[in-house]
Amino acid sequence: MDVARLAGVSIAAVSRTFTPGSSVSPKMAERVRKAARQLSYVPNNLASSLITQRTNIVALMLPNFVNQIYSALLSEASLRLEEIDKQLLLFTPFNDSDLDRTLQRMLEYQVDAIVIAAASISSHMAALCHGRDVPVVMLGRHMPNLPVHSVRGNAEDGGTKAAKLLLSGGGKRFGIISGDQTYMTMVERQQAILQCLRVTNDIENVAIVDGKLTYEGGYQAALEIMRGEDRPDSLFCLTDIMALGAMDAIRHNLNLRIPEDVAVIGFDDIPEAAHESYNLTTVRTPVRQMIHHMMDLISLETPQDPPQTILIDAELIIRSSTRSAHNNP
Amino acid sequence: MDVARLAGVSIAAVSRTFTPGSSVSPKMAERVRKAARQLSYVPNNLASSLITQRTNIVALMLPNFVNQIYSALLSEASLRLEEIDKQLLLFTPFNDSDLDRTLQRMLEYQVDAIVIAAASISSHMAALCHGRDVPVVMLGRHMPNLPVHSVRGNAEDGGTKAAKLLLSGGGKRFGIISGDQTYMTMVERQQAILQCLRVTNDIENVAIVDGKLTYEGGYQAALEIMRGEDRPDSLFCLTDIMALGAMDAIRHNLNLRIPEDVAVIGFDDIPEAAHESYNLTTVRTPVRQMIHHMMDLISLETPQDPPQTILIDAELIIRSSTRSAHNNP
DNA sequence: CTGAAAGCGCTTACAG
DNA sequence: CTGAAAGCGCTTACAG
Repeated sequence: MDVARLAGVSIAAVSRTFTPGSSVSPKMAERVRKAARQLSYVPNNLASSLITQRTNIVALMLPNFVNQIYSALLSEASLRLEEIDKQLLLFTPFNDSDLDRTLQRMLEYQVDAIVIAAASISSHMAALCHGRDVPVVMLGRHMPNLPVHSVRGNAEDGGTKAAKLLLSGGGKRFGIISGDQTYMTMVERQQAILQCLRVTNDIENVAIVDGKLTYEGGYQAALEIMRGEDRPDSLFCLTDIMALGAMDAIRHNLNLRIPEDVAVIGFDDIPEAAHESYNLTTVRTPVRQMIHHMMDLISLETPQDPPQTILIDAELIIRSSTRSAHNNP
Repeated sequence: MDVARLAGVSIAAVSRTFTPGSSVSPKMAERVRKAARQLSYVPNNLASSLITQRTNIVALMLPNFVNQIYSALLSEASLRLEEIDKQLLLFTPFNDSDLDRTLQRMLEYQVDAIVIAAASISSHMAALCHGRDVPVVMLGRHMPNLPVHSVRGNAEDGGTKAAKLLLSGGGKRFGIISGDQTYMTMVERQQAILQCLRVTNDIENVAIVDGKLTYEGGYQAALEIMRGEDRPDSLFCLTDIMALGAMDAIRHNLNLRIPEDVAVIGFDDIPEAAHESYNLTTVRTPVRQMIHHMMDLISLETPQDPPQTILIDAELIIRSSTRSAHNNP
């Protein structure tokens, strides 16, 4: 290598100079650094990774960016990883059939760990990753019996808390704007809500409409639900982004009041939920804590340990889109 | 390599099997594939990149995620790159002093190209990248005299169009909620607005308050501006996220009407701007087109070509937060 | 502390 | 079409 020649030392010496903790005399290190500066030398990570078996790259799979909650997860992960000089390699597969191919490509890049948000993993790929000692962390989804870690908010707890709140606010007629039922989180939130409603009241039918996990979808779903007969006085939106659409439809299109005419609760606590125009009561998705646990899991010294499942308690963020117990309509 | 041994062929043969376009007999390819399947073989990108000098990785530097516009840029870039089987390696430096170190790390990963959103690059690093044939494209910022490409919306044009709109809406007293003046985009937008106001009217003082580029900052800045004497009837917000905060402050804290009491215009056209609660008139940041050009620039066959500067015309998105010419207050 | 040498897992002329 | 060999830019025992 040119630097070694210019400095008149061995190749090993320049390698040691750029490897913290190696034994080099200050004199030699100085000589090497000077030569490196002259040649604008930049170490080649690929070559070193080939030997050390570490790339300091973590692969992250995200389904999309339309829901702010994914940006939040990405942002927090990126910040925390940057602190320990690791980088995020981003993958956004178009559809579920791409999943295996995407995972395969992650492995080709020799990433140190794989983080999967809101998607699944085949047992075949899970085994492959496990066999290669690449830890896999699922965010917001549990894959029982697979050798992958899992970190998520307790959707059941969240659904229950949401239902209890609307019930205590005097809710009698309920609607749910739901999302893609292939996401376990959606199913769990909905099940918990329904179960809680059934136990407490004897409710025969709850209007459930798919909100497509978007603002626009939430808007349309709210229109449909609220125009039906037996108009709900309480509306669950399985994600905040749909709740924002629903609130806008309720207020600006249907000219109803929130929470007087209808209480609205969401899930996630995206930044917009706190905007004064919405002031949405919601069940927070614990992004900070999830990423905190993710960080621990990907840096486990013993990757072959049994997979861990971490469940984080739901936190209710009460704002003004719901009624409190003592001011029922 | 194990696969070669199991298949009873040379190492070169398995390499060829996994390199599209190589000359391998179907028979041999089949034998190799079978062995690979048995061993769950995954090609090592690092090793091949070491030779081919291509990693298919593009580095992206983002300042933060609090402004949705960066998520939009990231999302669009990720999608477009995924289509051609390239990946995004993410870097979010904490502060400007990290910039050089961050760029250095990008080069260590041997990325094929570097994309920098809303940050700067030192002439030293620009020269280094150029010397190594790594194209650099700046998003939303122009670095004259440096060997880097630049793609941005025409901030001057945007500022002018915004000013003309508020002027034609009958604006007499103006306020500006500005942002970090180290971002050229902010400076350019503001200059264009001021210049246009000065030329058209003879306006002595325009209230200018820093909105910190956040919702909360915009909220506070609006309070300050609107409570001052000679309350503006027209408010420019240099980014949409600040405009949302300003609108909430104006409506819910000050109980004023938009646009009757005060017209509000933003910049960027983030998704929230279209929400019915806001319906914010804004100058769009042409994310799609910017990324489109970025894609062209990073895949130029001749990276040593003179740097290109692409300026995209501003597009006014007129919604209901501004007054039109024929219904002045 | 330092250097020569082997080797990480591939690709690519070069012969055949 | 196929294989042997050199080499990409590093790290890491192993001697000294």
